[in-house]
Amino acid sequence: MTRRERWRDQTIAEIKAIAHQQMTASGTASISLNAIARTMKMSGPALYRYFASRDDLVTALIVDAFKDLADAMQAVESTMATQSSAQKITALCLAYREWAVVHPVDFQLIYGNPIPGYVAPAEVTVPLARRPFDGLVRCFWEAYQSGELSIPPEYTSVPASILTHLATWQLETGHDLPDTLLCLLLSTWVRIHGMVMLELFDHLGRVVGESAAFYRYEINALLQRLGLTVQDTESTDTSTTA
Amino acid sequence: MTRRERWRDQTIAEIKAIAHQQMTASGTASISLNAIARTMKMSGPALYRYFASRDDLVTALIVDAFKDLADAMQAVESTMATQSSAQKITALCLAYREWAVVHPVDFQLIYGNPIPGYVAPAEVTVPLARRPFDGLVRCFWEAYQSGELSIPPEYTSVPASILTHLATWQLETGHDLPDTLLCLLLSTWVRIHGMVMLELFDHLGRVVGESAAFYRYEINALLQRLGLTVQDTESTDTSTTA
DNA sequence: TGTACATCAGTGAACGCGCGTTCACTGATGTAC
DNA sequence: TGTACATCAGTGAACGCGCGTTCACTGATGTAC
Repeated sequence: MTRRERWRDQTIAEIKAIAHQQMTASGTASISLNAIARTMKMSGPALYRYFASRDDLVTALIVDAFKDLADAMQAVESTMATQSSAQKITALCLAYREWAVVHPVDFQLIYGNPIPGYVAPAEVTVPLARRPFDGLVRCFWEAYQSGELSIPPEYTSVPASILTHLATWQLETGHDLPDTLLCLLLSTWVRIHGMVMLELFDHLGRVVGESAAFYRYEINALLQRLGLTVQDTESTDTSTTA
Repeated sequence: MTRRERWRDQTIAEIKAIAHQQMTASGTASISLNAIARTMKMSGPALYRYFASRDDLVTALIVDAFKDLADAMQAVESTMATQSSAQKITALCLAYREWAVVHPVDFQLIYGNPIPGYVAPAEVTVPLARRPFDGLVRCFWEAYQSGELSIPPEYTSVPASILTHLATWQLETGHDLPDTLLCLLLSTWVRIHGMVMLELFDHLGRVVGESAAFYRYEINALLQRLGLTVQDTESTDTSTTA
């Protein structure tokens, strides 16, 4: 790797970093090559040495975001290797929010409003979008097989119209979970995602104050319902009400 | 009301309608007075007779959206007046999604990424944001009082840090529900909101195919867990799995 | 180790476009007598 | 019913700004002999 190549990588990193600053300041829709160049004290066209177009930069940022989220989730999973399934699942759910809170802009980039005029290349984006949840799939399956996780009665029957789609999805992704378990997983995702979305856009905190506390509370309730209990966590600062 | 005033109201309505088209075409961030004027075959500055600035128009659109959602929810509630609490709650949850699916842009405007450079006037926006859920609050309270709704064990204790905030919120809004019930309500909101968000941005359909079916399924499970059962709905096209 | 050439990074000017907003103005619609 | 005046709707030019992108170019960094 030559001096020039090292410099090149460094410049790309700097461009992305400034893009992040810019998005943090004025939203995902406002990524602008010219503005980035200006804060780098370079001319606008210079950036075309690094990205063929603005949309290419956006795609790169999206790819990075998905990878970063997936890495964060996987890192948590591996540090928890020796723990119980319940603790792993809790940790993974917390990691999802944690990442979103630390990287709100990336979260918006991935899961929020699409950027006007930009269309993500599906062949790049779709497979990446799955990676963050591989760990959760593994943990659910593990907990199910060991008998720790029991599927609650309200989830034992799955609508026929969903079943067929779930089947094709399982084929495509190479998974083979019971459909009810997969539904539970989706339900879990929906719940943590809903909280994160409401928290990020400041709708949740208005009511509960500390969104993080509510988040832990909700995950606790969720796992408890699946027969998975977690003790000795910081989330046990609960007090009973009348 | 003079001829001129009628015309004026009509023009305002047209401006908003075109703003919607524009947002549908290229995102909430792309509302532009000049572009609206162009498709109305008027000059740009003409619109300043109707809105003092672009941000004023955005605010008006947000206000309309909140009101429209609230009206839709309330309309459903009143048609269901004679039905059971369970059916009312189901209907309200379905109405939330329905409105979002029919008005995706308004939903993004309210609950999605903020528009770059625009700051919503909190004194207008915050009280409005509560209205859509008044009906749900009423129904939960009704079901709780009548004993139909029973709070599941995983929700019987609420973290202390949340409790205090819930209390001040109840004071501000003039509600007086048990905290556990309020938490259940929030949990419900989080779940339907999560599904809608994932559906709107095309993350849910990729897995379950028909998001609507999954939505009904999830609401069913949710209500069942609260002891509320709904029979004879179209959502009972379920088939059991092994 | 030095020289000749190819590759790459970055510049500055230019194109065409759109934006929000202000301003002085023309004409039409309403109102008061 | 007609006239005089005030109010309002809309225009066109202008300001200053920023955008993505192309193009011909200068200089520096690497490579091959």
